[in-house]
Amino acid sequence: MKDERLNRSVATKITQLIDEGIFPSGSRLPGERDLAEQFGVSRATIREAEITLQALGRLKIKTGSGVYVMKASDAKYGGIPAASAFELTQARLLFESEAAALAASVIGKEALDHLEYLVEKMALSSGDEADAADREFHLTVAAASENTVVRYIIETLWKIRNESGAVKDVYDSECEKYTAQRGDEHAEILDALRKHDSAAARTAMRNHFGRLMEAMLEVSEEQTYNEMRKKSVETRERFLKSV
Amino acid sequence: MKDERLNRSVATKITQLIDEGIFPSGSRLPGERDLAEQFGVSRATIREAEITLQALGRLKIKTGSGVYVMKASDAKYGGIPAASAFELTQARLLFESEAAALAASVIGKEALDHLEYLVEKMALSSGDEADAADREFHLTVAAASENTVVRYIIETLWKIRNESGAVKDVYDSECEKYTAQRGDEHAEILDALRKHDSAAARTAMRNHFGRLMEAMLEVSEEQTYNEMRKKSVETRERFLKSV
DNA sequence: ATACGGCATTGGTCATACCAAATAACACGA
DNA sequence: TCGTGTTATTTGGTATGACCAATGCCGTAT
Repeated sequence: MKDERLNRSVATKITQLIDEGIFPSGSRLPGERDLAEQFGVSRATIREAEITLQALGRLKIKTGSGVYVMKASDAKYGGIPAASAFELTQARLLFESEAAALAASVIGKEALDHLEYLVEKMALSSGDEADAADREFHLTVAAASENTVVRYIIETLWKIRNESGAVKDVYDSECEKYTAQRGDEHAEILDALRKHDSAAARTAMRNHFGRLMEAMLEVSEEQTYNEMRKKSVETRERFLKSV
Repeated sequence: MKDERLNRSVATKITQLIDEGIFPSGSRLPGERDLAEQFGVSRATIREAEITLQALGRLKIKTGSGVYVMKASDAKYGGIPAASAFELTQARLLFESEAAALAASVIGKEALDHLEYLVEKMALSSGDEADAADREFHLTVAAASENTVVRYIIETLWKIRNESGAVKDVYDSECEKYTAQRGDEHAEILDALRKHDSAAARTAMRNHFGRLMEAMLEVSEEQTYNEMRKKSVETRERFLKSV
């Protein structure tokens, strides 16, 4: 540990204690005053260390209550916003459609061939492999726009998907079901790009995400239904218990 | 900004100053003692805010020297790519137009009032002040979309502008000349949003950036005059084809 | 012109005090 | 007995003020 600054070394020490299980995930660690005494440093230093770890997503500081070890599942990515699957899909619908429209006017043979290969690959594979091909398909379209910023933004959108555990789960469950349909939609997009038809490419991409959103809404309704059902069962049990 | 903890709100304020270009990338910001006085808080609070931003990769603290704004290229996830002013403007044209269209359907009175205030402010002020109002106008529209991801993307686009010296220069020189026109364009956008007319909002925003791109291309042509003129025309065709 | 050394600046740490939020403890009334 | 509202304690949040250590500037001496 060659951390010169004390607050740094304290931060790494606390990190070690967490990793070693001394401070279990979700548990509350000693108060700042206690820790200061144990580590033999001032309370200010302890605070700075804890604040660092909070910014890194390892700790959660609750005013008046204490500081807790962040559960791994809740880990948040620095700078990436907490987004729902709906929000992300809506944003992708808007932005990727425009990216596709832009790409249609300038896309070259090389990119088109690669997209064709990816569409085939998606049809023949499944699971993670198909997912990777899907991702590459969209990124290839974005790259074909020949606009660095556009490509960067689309990449960022994908990053948001992967960094958000909740969003990823929803997407995964959706993709499983509609594999065939997804293939058709990608083929449609590819066709429009081949014809250098911007309007058609935009429409095809919008349809692609539009259908995904509808599917998600259905699931949402299903979940709502299940929750209501569960709640009614609970109510019923409570009622029976009191009788 | 409803960060209840002071150190948090200070951190976000500093972040804003960085994003707005007041603390340029790579520059050194005032000493902790000065900042404490400026913000009207204690030095400890300033330290905690700076430590947070350091952990997030936005600042670099050097003992005995000062604290510096982290260059974007050193940022965590793949740095902002070298983008030209053309690319950025084109991306903004595509994406901000869609954001405006989305916002039109759900924008509320509060946001509309704020936008009106900003349009007036832009008309009455100039230079940095007008620039800040311009930025806030676009970010307010994005926020009005009520989609976290959309807002985040628009913010990212603005960040790219500030972190790319070349792009910033081009924009500044353009904005100087077309102050009046810019006001009209913003007013048009605001009108469309008031009527909750998505299509009109999209069109108004596209015109806004479309005119900006043409202005930039004109300057580009002037500058490169003879030989580069041909290339300029090609670029122009390529960028405007999709519009 | 260069190398050395002192000095001002700036971050790093400590100690103490007080405030506000969250929580635990307790006394009270239905 | 069971809430329930009040009080006391714990815990984080902020403010001061002091001193240390690294850095960088600048004037001096070689």
